[in-house]
Amino acid sequence: MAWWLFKSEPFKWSWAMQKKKGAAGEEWDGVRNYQARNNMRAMKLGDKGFFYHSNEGLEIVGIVEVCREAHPDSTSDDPRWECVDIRAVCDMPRPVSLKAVKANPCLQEMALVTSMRLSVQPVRAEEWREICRMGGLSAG
DNA sequence: GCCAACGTTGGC
DNA sequence: GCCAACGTTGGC
Repeated sequence: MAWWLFKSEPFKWSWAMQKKKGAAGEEWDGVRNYQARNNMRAMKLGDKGFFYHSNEGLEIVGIVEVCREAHPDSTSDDPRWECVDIRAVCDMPRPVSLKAVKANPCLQEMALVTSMRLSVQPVRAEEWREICRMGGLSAG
């Protein structure tokens, strides 16, 4: 089991929209960055991820899980681009802001801090646990 | 809206 | 294969 973080600008694709898709989930399409794509290729069914609102909000608002492994991105004709499908699992009881992440000494090496522009990021087990704790989720 | 950081492109 | 120009991301 691995953990990830998915960034989305809420006015393009919000947590509310993701939740409306329910258990069926939705393609995480539109990624045109090799590192982000490679992260998606590495994902396995059932892997968990944080859903982060960039640009507006700037906070982790929910938990998602991978419900389909990497496949061609239906929004691209270019076979280089692949994506996974993810579905909403639950809300973050208390959204964890970027500010709070940056202020936490345990999270200084998080990709969210060090690789600001990467839109699909790996999350370490201890980072996952810490953020769940901050967000009011007992079980990661 | 600005702009720094950074990824990508393309000429050489 | 280098690197300058350019485009995009995303925090502020």
